[in-house]
Amino acid sequence: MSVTRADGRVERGNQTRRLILQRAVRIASVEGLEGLSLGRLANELGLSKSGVFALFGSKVELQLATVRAAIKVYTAYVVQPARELPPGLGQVWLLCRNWLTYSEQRVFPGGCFFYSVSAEYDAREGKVHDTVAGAHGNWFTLLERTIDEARRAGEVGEDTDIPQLAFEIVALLEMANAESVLHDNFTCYSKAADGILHRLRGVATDPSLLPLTP
Amino acid sequence: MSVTRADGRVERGNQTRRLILQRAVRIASVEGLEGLSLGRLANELGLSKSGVFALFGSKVELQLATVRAAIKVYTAYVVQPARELPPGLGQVWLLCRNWLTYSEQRVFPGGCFFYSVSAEYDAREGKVHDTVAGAHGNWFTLLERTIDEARRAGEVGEDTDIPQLAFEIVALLEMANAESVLHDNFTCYSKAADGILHRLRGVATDPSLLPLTP
DNA sequence: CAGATAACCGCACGACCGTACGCTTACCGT
DNA sequence: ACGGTAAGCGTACGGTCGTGCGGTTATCTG
Repeated sequence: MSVTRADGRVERGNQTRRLILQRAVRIASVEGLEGLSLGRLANELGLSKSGVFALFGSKVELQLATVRAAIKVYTAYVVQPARELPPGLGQVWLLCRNWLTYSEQRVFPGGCFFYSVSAEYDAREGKVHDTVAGAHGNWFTLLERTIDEARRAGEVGEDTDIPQLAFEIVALLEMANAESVLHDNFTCYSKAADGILHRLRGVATDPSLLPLTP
Repeated sequence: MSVTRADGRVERGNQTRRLILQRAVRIASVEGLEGLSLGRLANELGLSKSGVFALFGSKVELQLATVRAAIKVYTAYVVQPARELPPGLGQVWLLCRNWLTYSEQRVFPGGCFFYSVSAEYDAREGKVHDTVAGAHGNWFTLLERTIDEARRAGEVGEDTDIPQLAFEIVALLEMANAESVLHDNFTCYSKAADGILHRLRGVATDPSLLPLTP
């Protein structure tokens, strides 16, 4: 019965796991979670296949850990920076801008990680589907809550249909990602930004709270 | 040097190819074009793996044929019925309604075939990517042309930004598909229809051309 | 110090993958 | 009627997959 101290062994394991997951999220954003393979990961990182396997216990656990790792990256790039703003339309808009930048800058080489793996697992069953669907739902909920806080701050009309607005915003965000990755065409990001700004101005109590151009 | 007549052998081959592709598009809409395998297809249809292979020549050719088969289905369900209407906002709206129905009725069990395989191949290179991207581009172009014809018919404002409008419509369509498949929740179809109708009313010279409710 | 524990490796397994080749069978054009 | 051709099967190949097991090494616990 002792405090779990910094363990050289365990810590080394965690570091290797991080190294593997760093590569795994990049692979999965391009080739999907099914495109991951223990052998490939081991080869590319100079490890043994059995070593990689042992660190995660099974292929499914590796996939789940990969999704969790991607959530952390997503949170750090998109969600966290927006927390530093007070509730309001500015916060909503920053969330959207962060998302577009996160996609456009290819934080993951295949564009948004969750766009890729959601489409891959949407019609399947099992823990991977559930985890991916949960992450997607959490993002949606966060956006709705942020809009609702802007409403309570008086910057969004009281009669606004928030689920509808969130639906349309996410649609534009994901469409920009999809188009840009599929056709290597980055003009869609300003299309999405234009569309979102237009929608936000439509519900703003004071449209001057929003920038004139994306 | 003769007219290619109805050939019993060739015709039998075509029929088997159709049988295989019918199954292939269903599998691919759920598990992706990489989820297709010659052995699985052969097993499920009571054929031999080498027979299936011979009918297509290679895995990639099977995948390309699968995409072409899906295009035919898509055209028959979404595009063709709208051709029977004259150019105008009604035609644009019917195209959208057909798309939503095609997704909602699960013409393909995994929802829209092209949503699945576009996300799967968007960040890859090769003939499959090019074919998928081409199909997606054709759909986009068709929608833009249909809107432009409505504009020339005087039903859409002259100053309408058609690429922007098409972008937003497709975003809403695909978002409805994505949400409904991922979360088994069909309320998103009316969200998409609402959003599209709202956009169309915004550009219509005579909003009464459009229905009040989806 | 002794013993447990975890990282990591090498090796082997059964299954499935795409592809190749040769075979039989049935239909085709001439 | 005959030679060519395509459908479709059986078998085999080399490769990769996820997983299991035993062993070595380094670290932590008591």
